[in-house]
Amino acid sequence: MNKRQAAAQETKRKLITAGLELIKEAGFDAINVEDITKKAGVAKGTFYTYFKRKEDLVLDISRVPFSEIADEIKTLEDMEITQKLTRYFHRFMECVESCGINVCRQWIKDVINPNCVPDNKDGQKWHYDVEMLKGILEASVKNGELKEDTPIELLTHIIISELYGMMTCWCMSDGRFEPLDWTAEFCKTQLTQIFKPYLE
Amino acid sequence: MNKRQAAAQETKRKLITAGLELIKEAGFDAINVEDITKKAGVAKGTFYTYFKRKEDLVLDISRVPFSEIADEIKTLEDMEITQKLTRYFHRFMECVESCGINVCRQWIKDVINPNCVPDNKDGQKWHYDVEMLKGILEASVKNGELKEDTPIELLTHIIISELYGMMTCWCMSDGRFEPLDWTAEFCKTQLTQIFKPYLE
Amino acid sequence: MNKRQAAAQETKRKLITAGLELIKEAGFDAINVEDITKKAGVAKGTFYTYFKRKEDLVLDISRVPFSEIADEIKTLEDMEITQKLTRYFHRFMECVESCGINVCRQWIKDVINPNCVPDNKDGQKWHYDVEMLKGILEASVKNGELKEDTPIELLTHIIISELYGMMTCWCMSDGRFEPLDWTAEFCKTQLTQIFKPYLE
Amino acid sequence: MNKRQAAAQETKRKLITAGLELIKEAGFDAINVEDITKKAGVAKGTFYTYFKRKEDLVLDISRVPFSEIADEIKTLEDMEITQKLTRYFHRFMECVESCGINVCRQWIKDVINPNCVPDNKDGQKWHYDVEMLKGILEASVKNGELKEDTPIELLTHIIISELYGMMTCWCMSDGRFEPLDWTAEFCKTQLTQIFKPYLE
DNA sequence: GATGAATGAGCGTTCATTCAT
DNA sequence: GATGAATGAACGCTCATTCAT
Repeated sequence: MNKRQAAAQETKRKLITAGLELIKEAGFDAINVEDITKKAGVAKGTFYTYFKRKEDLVLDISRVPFSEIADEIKTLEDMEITQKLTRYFHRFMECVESCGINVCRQWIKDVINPNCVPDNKDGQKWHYDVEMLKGILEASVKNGELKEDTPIELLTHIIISELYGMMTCWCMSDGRFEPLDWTAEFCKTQLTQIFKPYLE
Repeated sequence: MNKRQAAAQETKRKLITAGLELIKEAGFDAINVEDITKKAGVAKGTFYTYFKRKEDLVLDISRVPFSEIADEIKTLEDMEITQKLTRYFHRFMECVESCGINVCRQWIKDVINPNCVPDNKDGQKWHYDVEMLKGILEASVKNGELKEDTPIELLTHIIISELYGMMTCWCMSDGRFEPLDWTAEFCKTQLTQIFKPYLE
Repeated sequence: MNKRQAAAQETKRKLITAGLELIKEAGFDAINVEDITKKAGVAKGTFYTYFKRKEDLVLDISRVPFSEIADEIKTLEDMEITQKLTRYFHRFMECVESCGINVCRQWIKDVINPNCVPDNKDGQKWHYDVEMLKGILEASVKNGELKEDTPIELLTHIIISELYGMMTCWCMSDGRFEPLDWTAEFCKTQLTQIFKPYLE
Repeated sequence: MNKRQAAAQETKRKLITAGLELIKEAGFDAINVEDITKKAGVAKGTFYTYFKRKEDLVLDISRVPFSEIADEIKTLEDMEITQKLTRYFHRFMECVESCGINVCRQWIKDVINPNCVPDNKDGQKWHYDVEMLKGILEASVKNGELKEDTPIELLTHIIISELYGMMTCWCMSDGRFEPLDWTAEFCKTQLTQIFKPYLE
């Protein structure tokens, strides 16, 4: 990476940091692109060097922390699948909480409106979450822990839906209910039952 | 009711019908107040005789069908609570489906932003849902089916959260997953367990 | 006056009282016709039984108190003209103050925009003020105190302009400067000089 | 100043010129932002690059001509204070007249409603006028022409009030009375008297 | 005379996005 | 890659006034 690339990366990082802070405080709809660039100390137009649309920022906010979860889960090769997923749920909700309720609200708005942004299907957080979870399940099939005929697609959607249901409830309650507690409860009582039929 | 009142009621009905149809087709954000009034065949300003804000229409769309559910449940006095609730869940989701996915999206957007509209807390669909469900549970406490110390508030929120979680998933899947199937599954596997501790 | 006329007069009185109170509190632009009718306890449309335009209310607010001034001055036949006018200035400004700064603001807005309301020239407070003052001066010409060739029109305008200048200053200062003090000062130092050339 | 800055300045100038002409013809309330931008040959939104509110244009219309008065008065160091002020009054009213009666009406409307626009106190023409006049009086105190204990604040307000009173009268008369004549008369008969007590 | 539902013109303002420099 | 002036579409909402009842 040369100097210019490094500077560019730094500019993007500043935009994401500034955007995250502002959305946390005020919510996505309440801020505008200029607020973000001002806070980041760059010109308004610079935003569009790094993001095609204002909405795209929200996706990028989650990219780094959530990709770290995927990396971490990959290192847990020997752990059994329900434990892995319990770990995944916990880390996922930790990330959600640390990004803040207003960012979470925006993710939900994005996710309940598939196709609302043309050519952007692949750009939704949901898509990444699905792919990441699929990867985890597929690995378990590969290493023989789960049966070959495990309905990965279906299970993935059930689990992701549960996660987004929890996120919705968190937003609905305006942060009064603890998503981490709910998550732990769900993993303890439901996860084993869901996977029982597919364990080798 | 005299002639003028009847005409007024009819005007409001036309606005709700027109609004519902347009939201179903295009989504709440994609239409404007003038679209609605044009379709209803009244002047733009007439909308504001019946609704304080554009958003308020969405609440009113659900008022009639959902209040009918409440009425129906009240007639099922002798039915036991989990059966009553199974019926409630089914009818609730039927209503949600019949209102359409775009209306549902708007309800969710409203509900994940508590307090975003000042003085509107009582105006949210969620509030009505909570009150309705509380009424059902309280009736069961009164007729002795549920224990006196049943945590009604808590149970209400758990159940409503589940319903809204399902609604979120329905929107996320863009209508591909059947909410009525999920509902049935939930009632069969979870509802009895949730209420077991509080049955007399 | 029959019953119906009495009721009508009472309705108008209620509207004027309600309007005056609301304008005093919030200012003319900040209130609407419905605010007034609600406070008066009548229907919105009733306002237009008594006033052709919202603006006309402002004129009527001043009609009674200011006509009382004219009546009072007429009784002071033997008083000399500068004393009469000193009395008039004092009572005029007392009225202005008692109507409140927001009503005064509206009078000024009306008066600096002649012809802005079609066919309404005769409806402005200013017009009444001019006529009233002219009447006082003409009486003094008649009873021989002022010369026959006194430029009544000109003097009237000079005096009215001074009064409205004071009103403007009162509004500008947001009520901090005392119009009655200014008035007294003006009468003491200027009035005699202005009329000296025309005294018989 | 580079090319872009020059172009921006030119755009603002076009907006002010277009706005001034339109207000002169029709009055501030009778025109809208789009009228102004169309006449200036720019897009509607461009107006808001240079003015936070429609009202702010009115202030800017007066900024250049009135600041030139201040500059001119500063060059008259050796002139005595009443002469300086006579010059100031004359030039001030010349500016007022050249801006036109409709612009003047708007200044008065602004000035009789202090605090009606939040955080805009410093944005009113009146504020600038007060500051400018204060500067003139303070200079005269410094160079010893006026006594140290001259009540600058009070005198400033008296004089400004007189100016705005004249402006009000001009608008009231719909331009029939000559403000410059009145001004000359006032300076001749009153100004010396007002300042006599404070001359060294 | 009273009512209140219906009207519909009217507009300021925001802001995501573009693009010439 | 950075800038920031220019764009222009988009729209909710108010409210004075009318008029059939």
